[in-house]
Amino acid sequence: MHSGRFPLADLAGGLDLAATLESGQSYLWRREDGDAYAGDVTTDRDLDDAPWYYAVPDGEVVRVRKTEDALVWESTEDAHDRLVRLLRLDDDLDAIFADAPALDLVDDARGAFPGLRLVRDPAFGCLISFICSTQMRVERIHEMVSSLARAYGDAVSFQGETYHAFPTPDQLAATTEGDLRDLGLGYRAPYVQRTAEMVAAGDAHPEDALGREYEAAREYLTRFVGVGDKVADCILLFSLGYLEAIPLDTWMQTVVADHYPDCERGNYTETSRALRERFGGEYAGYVQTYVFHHLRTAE
DNA sequence: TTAAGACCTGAAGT
DNA sequence: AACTTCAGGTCTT
Repeated sequence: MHSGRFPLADLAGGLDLAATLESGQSYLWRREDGDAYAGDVTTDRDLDDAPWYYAVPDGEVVRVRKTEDALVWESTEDAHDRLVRLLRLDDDLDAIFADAPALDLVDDARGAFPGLRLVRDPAFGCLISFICSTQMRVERIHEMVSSLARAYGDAVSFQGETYHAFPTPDQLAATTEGDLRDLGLGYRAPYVQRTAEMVAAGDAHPEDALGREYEAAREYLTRFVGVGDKVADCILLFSLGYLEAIPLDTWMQTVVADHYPDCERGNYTETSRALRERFGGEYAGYVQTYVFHHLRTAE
């Protein structure tokens, strides 16, 4: 067993682990206690005793938990570098928001969730989980992703417990639409199966979007079945590190209508460009994530 | 190129 | 207790 810790003092801008992992940007991580993802967005402030979260990236089990003064981890291997990557621990939140535009909504959101970080999920799992996310509540998306892992992912033991990795492209490609419908995916079943088939066959891979200019990368991702502009933006932001990407969902459309009506351009691409500019360009996706969670928790 | 309709499912709201 | 609506949209026509 490997273990280690990241002193919180070393993480510029702090870390709200619960908000980061339970806010609906990542479906890689699970909370170990029974109340996991009851529906409300949690933050570290809501938790009397910090729970463990676990994930199984690349078949390695990783558990993380916050203590008074550190993020501690245990894993089947040395997970230090992996965690920096997955949880974007090297992002300097203070610097990012020092460059953010001076907007009331942004200031309020930062004040409400200091320490909220973006994640960098493995690309294939991110692709599939956001295909599953359409017209779904966050907690149900977690259930679907867990079901997929239990049904088709490799089992890995760690400290006497059995964990399941997210299925590989081959494992998902080998399923049928009927199998996935039985698992509760509904109309998303054929999207997931066919997209997995595309990746397994080597026809396309979400990481092939890397290196392209932002809008070209988004366009590339829409070749996957079940991936439109919004889901593509989620993959770019939550997996591929395009921090300027703003997933324009129903919540953000409400933000545009209520706060920045001049950004409404009648179509996704143009409205997205206008809002991206309003949110400061380079880190617009980071800003969006704060605003999104602030509004979602404001009831 | 733009615009309605359909689409699985279950929790939450009348 | 039934019935309608809605949920981080996408695909089809």
